[in-house]
Amino acid sequence: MIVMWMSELAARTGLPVPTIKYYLREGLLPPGESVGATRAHYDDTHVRRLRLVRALIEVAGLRLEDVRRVLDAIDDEDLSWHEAVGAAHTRLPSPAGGAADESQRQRVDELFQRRGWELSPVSPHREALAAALASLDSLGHPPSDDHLDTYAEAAALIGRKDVAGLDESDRADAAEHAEVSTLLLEPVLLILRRIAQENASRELRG
Amino acid sequence: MIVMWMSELAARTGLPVPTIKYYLREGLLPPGESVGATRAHYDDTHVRRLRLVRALIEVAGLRLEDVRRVLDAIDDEDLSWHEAVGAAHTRLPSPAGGAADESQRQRVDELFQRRGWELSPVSPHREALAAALASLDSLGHPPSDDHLDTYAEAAALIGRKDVAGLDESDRADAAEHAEVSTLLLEPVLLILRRIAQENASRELRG
DNA sequence: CTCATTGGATAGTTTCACAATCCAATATTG
DNA sequence: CAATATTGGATTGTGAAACTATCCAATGAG
Repeated sequence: MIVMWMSELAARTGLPVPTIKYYLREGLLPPGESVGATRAHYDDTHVRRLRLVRALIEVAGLRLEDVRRVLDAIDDEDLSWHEAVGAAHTRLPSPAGGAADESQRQRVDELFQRRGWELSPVSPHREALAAALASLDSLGHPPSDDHLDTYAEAAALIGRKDVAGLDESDRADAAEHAEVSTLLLEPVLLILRRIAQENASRELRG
Repeated sequence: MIVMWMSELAARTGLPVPTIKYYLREGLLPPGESVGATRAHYDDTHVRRLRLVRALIEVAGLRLEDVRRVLDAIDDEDLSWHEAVGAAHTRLPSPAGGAADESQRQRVDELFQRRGWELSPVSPHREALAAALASLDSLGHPPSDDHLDTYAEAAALIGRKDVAGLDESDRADAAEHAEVSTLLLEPVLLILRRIAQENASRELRG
């Protein structure tokens, strides 16, 4: 096991020492092993953790508070991996602003019925989806049922593959893998969609 | 055409007057028609524009600077709708931090070759995708080719449908529709993916 | 013994997105 | 017509988020 001072931890991760101190204060990085009053040992688990924090911030676009929630879920031995994944989704359409009305919620429920998906009546996803649809609607660009079904079909394709890629061998590893895949593949999916749009457009026209 | 003072504009959109003034200053809302030195008329185009701004902020999660870019693209008569859509994607994996190496770029190129997709060697998407893959890799959770192909397949499904839903009749309307759909359906897709994961997980296990 | 370094604490900075005040020019009301 | 209220524009203030810089006492190396 490689041990190091904070300065080497900074060198290895490319982060400034004050930033690492800040993450320690915010509970994003567990404290090193104290050696006397003014020294502490850090090891490669700290290097890994810092890389994970930066990826969640830079790639997945999480705020520090959400990063902490994700890390807590990974570290919580009492959560199964699929419970842990839920911890990530605290953002997405905020409940503020264009609250959905009953007709949007009904539209969401119908979509799920067509796919045979279960969704608790109190799920935050239900409200978030309805809110997004309400926005589209109020701007005069409501998606058709057909359009939504295509999105759900694509999501089903992806969701199955995501879940199939997980194994339950080591709970801690599996939880981290699940979180990392769920969050860091989000931008990948969005970029691919963008490129697919461009290619479909090129195909259809010039 | 309904005309109104700023206070009524505020009442209709639910936004505080100081916020509307701020958006005027930032160029997110075109100035009203000046009537004397201390009065100006606003109309329903201003109401629409404000609703659009709020949706881009709250639902799509854009920052004000990105909102301005999107609005400029919608308003620029010289851009075709599919050129306009490109303006939106200024965020996603930032170029900072874990820069991709050549092997990640090659992986992206191979993925595209398998799908028969074209991608300019200097496209920002190429670099952004490679950076996201580099992150996954450095954390020890690289997605398999199979996994990536599934994502690309799902993206193709969606991209085709997105493009098919556009018509070229009115350029201004088409550009707005394209931007709104591209950006506001992003959270919809991510939420559906999350729900699909949950359902796939339930199906596979208990 | 001297002195640079370390970890911890505290305070300062920057950016973003507003929100509050102030003011002079009008409308409106009595 | 005078008193009051409202408006648009400019300037300044605020609060959160994510760092960044300074200070300091305790060390450990030379």
